[in-house]
Amino acid sequence: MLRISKLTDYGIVLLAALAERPLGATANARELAEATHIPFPMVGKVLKALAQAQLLVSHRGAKGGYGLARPAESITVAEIIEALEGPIALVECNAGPGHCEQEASCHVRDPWQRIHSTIRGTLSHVTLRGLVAPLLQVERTTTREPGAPRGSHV
Amino acid sequence: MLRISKLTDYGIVLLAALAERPLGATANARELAEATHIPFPMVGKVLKALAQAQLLVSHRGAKGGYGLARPAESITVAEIIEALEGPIALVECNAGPGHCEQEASCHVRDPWQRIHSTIRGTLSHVTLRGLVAPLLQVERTTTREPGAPRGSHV
DNA sequence: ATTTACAGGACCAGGCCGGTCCCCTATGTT
DNA sequence: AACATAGGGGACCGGCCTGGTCCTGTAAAT
Repeated sequence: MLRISKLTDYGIVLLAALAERPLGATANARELAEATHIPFPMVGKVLKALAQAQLLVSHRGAKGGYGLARPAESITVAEIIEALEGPIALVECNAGPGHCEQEASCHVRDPWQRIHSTIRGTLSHVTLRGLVAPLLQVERTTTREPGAPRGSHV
Repeated sequence: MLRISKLTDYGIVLLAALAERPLGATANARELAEATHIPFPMVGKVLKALAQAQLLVSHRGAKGGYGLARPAESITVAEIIEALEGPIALVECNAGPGHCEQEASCHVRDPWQRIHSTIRGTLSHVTLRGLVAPLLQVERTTTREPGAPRGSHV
């Protein structure tokens, strides 16, 4: 069904929850679990991964917690997905050469690559800020088309 | 990794193989298996599913086989994906209401819906013909986005 | 020193995915 | 009519990945 994993889903919700708070604010795993209704152990797992990917900074010890490593407007959905489930690759071969032993005989490799970059482009133009402030919309990415966000490219 | 299933991957390759043949041509599962190097039993499985989804028409009996149900230019990648793995839904709630019990409290539902329709739009504008005739390209899709999508590393 | 809270694991059940096989039915061919 | 071919519709199975929990160690604040 072309799904992102639940881990990633959680990650986005958690990051969004952090992005909603005042600039530079931090929160610990427990608070975030309560705010988002995501089971606490899962929250820990996801936040750890996001910290490893340097999207979050962590503070250990009492009064510790997590904060965004960068402003919300510079964190993209593509980055979040890649942090939590590896490179975006609709088909194996999108992840790089040598993944498919039929590269030579495959006739649809190139078109896939284009589809792949289009989608990746879409995801890398949506920022955490854009997710959190739906009122601002995504103006910058759709400036040439003030109407509904139809993907009328192509 | 935001992957489509291998079944779907196979489906696209198989449909492309058929689309390369002269208009209205048919081919049986064995021929297609040889042409695409996909294991024969898998080919059967995939073609059956595509026929059920009415993307292919099948002819039973000796000299039977499969043919495209519609011209290649009217079959889209989105349709193929949906035929083989159900509705495209990056996150559960994209598939319709009632999938997530946190709909009310979720703050990122709407933005996801927009991302979802953008991606679905992309996939539904790429046709089988477009896959098979890479020389024609889809020029108009890339006119405003020169070069690789600037995103992040990896 | 004690408590808080992250780091880094291991661990586990369940489900889906990729793949194979079998029997039935429809259609040409002889 | 009989046979061969080829699709239809399943069942079936192993393995991996996903979703989820838990435990121990370590850093920081009081």
